[in-house]
Amino acid sequence: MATHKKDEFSQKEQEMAAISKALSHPARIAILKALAQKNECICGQLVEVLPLAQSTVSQHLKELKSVGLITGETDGPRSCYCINWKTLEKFLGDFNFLFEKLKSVNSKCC
Amino acid sequence: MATHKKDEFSQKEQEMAAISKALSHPARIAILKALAQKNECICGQLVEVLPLAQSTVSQHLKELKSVGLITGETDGPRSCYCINWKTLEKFLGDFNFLFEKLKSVNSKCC
DNA sequence: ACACATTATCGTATATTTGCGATATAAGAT
DNA sequence: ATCTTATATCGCAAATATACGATAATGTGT
Repeated sequence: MATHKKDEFSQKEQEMAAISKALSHPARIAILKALAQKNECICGQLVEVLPLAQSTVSQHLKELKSVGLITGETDGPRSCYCINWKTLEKFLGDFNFLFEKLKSVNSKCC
Repeated sequence: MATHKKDEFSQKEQEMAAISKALSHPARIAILKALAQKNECICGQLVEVLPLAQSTVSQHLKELKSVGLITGETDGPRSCYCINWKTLEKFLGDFNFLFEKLKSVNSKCC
């Protein structure tokens, strides 16, 4: 039975997993890449870059937004999405912290 | 129709997504954390730390291993898992590279 | 007010993930 | 050889994710 046990893990573990999950699809990586390269809000045009239907892209954007990896506003027929640098930095920082100890002594292992 | 379109993305995008996916479950984060803290091979004992059945833990280990985040050997009733620092470093490096540009000019955005 | 263009949401089919118990496997101990 | 112990694999049920078309929502222009 797949009663998910995610709640039995620590807050931080869940958080890191949630952000990783948002990053776990090539389309979402591609979206972030596009946003990073443009280095400014993308107002549309995302659908044309991706090999996916508009509704699917919208879903992916929603997921990225829900974990705070991007910010986005829609103003009628216009949209403005851009990377939330703060979340990304925190995420990378969490990983670096997690493996800090390992980094310094990474020879003890097999 | 959920015919997955992952193949239509670049190699790098798929690779980053695959590793993110491996990290997208709190149990797997917890496993990496345990391995990092011990800073050496863990020969068993992982099941006792996690709120999951043995078979489930084994599956999670398999997933981490399949993307190269950990290395593992089983020798009869004994196992030896440890973090593959190389993969982890590459992963974090890929992200840093992806957002390098953004990092330097992250004020242009909303 | 009306049509237009762009984005979001809903409904739904299919695929994948999660979790466990049961069973298999494999080395060490008696 | 048999028993014990630790790990892996199989089979299945339930939950999630993926993708799309259809439709709704929301400003803009006429």
